[in-house]
Amino acid sequence: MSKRTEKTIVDIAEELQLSVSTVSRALNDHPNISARTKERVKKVAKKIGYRPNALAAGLRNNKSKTIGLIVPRISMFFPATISTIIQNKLQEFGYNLIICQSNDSYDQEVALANTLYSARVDGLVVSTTLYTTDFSHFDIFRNNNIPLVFFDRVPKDYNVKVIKGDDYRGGYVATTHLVEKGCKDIVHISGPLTCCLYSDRVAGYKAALQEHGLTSKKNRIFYQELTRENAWQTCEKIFGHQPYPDGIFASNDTTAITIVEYCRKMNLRVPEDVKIVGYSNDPRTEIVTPPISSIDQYPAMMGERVVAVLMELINGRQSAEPRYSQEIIPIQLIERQSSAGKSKTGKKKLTLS
Amino acid sequence: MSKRTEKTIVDIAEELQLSVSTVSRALNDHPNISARTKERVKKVAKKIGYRPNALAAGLRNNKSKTIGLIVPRISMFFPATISTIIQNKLQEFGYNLIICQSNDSYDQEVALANTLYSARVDGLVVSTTLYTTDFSHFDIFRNNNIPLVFFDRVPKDYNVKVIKGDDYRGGYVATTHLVEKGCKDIVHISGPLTCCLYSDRVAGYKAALQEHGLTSKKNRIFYQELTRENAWQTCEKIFGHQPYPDGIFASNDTTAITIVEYCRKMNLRVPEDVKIVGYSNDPRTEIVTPPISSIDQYPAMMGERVVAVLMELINGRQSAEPRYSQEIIPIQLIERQSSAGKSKTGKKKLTLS
DNA sequence: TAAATTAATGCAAACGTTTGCAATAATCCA
DNA sequence: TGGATTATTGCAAACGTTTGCATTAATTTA
Repeated sequence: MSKRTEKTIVDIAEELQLSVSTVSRALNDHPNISARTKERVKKVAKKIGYRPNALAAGLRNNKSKTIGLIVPRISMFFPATISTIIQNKLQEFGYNLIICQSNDSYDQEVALANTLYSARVDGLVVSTTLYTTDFSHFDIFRNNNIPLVFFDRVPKDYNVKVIKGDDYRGGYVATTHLVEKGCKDIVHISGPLTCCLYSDRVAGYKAALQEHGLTSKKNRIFYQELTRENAWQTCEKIFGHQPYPDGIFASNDTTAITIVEYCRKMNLRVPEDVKIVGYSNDPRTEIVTPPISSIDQYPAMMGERVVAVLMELINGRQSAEPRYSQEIIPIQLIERQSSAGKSKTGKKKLTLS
Repeated sequence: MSKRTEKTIVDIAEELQLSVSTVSRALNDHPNISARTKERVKKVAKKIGYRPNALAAGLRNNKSKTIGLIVPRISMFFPATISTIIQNKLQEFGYNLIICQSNDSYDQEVALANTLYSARVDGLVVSTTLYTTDFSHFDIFRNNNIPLVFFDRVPKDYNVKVIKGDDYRGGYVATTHLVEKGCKDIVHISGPLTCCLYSDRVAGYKAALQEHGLTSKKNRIFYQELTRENAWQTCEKIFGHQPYPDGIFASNDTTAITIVEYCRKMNLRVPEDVKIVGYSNDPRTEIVTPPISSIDQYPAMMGERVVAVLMELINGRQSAEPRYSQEIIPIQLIERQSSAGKSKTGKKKLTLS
């Protein structure tokens, strides 16, 4: 163990024949310290290469200037984008972000919540696992009044700050769009119902069908983890026998993209034979052929709201704030070729070779 | 400020009429403590909801069980994938990861290095900015023997542990591939030369050309930040006048994808009129039409190596280790339709409507 | 059974800050 | 000029752990 000769404020104090308290205050620009002293202190600090020890300060102040973030995966478009925003926004406020991935495992999520608590984060931001239905591992945060904000995949029946997309509306808008483009038999591929965001979208889907005089049939909704592999298998089920649907609303874009690929392989024409709408407006929907219609969730806005709420909670009069509130971020349908009607781009020929 | 009644080991000690030291040792499974005592301590700890304070422990031990990571952006495929691996691997070793993005800004990188030092991370992993040529902001880490590992975008002439892709070979293989498929006039779109990984690829490109009796012309290489917008503009330059190239080697996949889109719009056939190879094997290359050949960089392997080296450094006999070493992760060309020869899939018809 | 050995526990300092309060120095006002 | 005010600085405790060393308790051995 090589001796790590960390310079401390004590060293500065000695060099200048001052007390540590004045040095501390000088470095923090405390008003009681004379300009001259501040200058001298800072100069010496720089000279000897002093670096504040955030651990010590954190221990003393009972705050770490650090925020924890738990997401299922940072490699998926939506959480990745939000994490980026959160991290950059937080940086502006002088906060560090500890990003952790639960890998959609409940046990990992619990473990992470505990470590982050031990790290004494000043706040926690969470988008839960697909299967988290018990939220008691977040109780420590709630009970100790540590700011706690959930986004996107948020708890049901757990009193906390929540920022979510308008999933009901998303399901409704996507489905209505398909109906208006002429679809009569619309399949919905959903995520597991344990996750409220999917159940909301299903509800929207059903409402839209009903409103337009179509019936929603049980065997036209599929519940699954929305992976590439599952999407492919479900396609095989769907198109394994007649009648084929003329519209598919997929609850994420990975699924929508896979469906398009499947259709291409099977010589099913998109959008002529079957129209497709995805969810999240992943940039990939734009580069695939044909480009896929999708529901944009305004991730930037969501990320900014998360940070805003968090900062309010941290700086604010906590007593005044209700510990529970729900904020809904709007969605928007982005129409692309995969759900176009005949009259428009449907006829366009796109040929290779 | 609501009184946050944190339970400490002192509380446990009092409840059991023990000293704090025994409690501490009991919780850490120190061999000197009797099994009975350990049991009692842990039971009470659980009962009163004790949570260790990592800040205090960190201060005392001079270690935070935390690793810092600085990358340009976590929303780009390659760094995102590696970050995921690193974070998951590190979790296994009981380390937290503070992920920070420099947004490709040198100033932010400097600032982040400083904050992470202040946070007393036990190690730092970095993939630098495109424009970082001065690395002195990492000196604090080097001088204090804090494990420091660079990957992918690594420093030139700065003695540290480095894990990089085989960029020279990547450039060489990509170019050779195009030549072998019959290309005679190959454009290369590169990132800025300040980043050694791009200069290596350029070198590989030139070597391949030369070896096959082709000359590399200055006006056939473009240096730019590899964004969508720049790619489009460069396409306009390239195809603004004859002669058109018959092959393009792009140093990232965003650029390659944009070229494909440009070609489609301009009715240039890929791969018949122009063949394209990208870099990184971003999953997007697979879903675009036609799918794009690319150089796979084995991000998972790179991530694992990063953590392995880091752990060696942390646990290891530092004195024995050379503080400098370079490890090269292999690359592999993934052939897809965008660079296929005539004989193969080139004739395949892909029609919509 | 007493001495010697081993096992278990306790004391107190240390880690590097911050901060309430006390103390001193500088300035002001009449 | 001296008392009052204000501007600076210092003292010492506190934050919650860990750990070397000393101490006490339990066990073994002769």
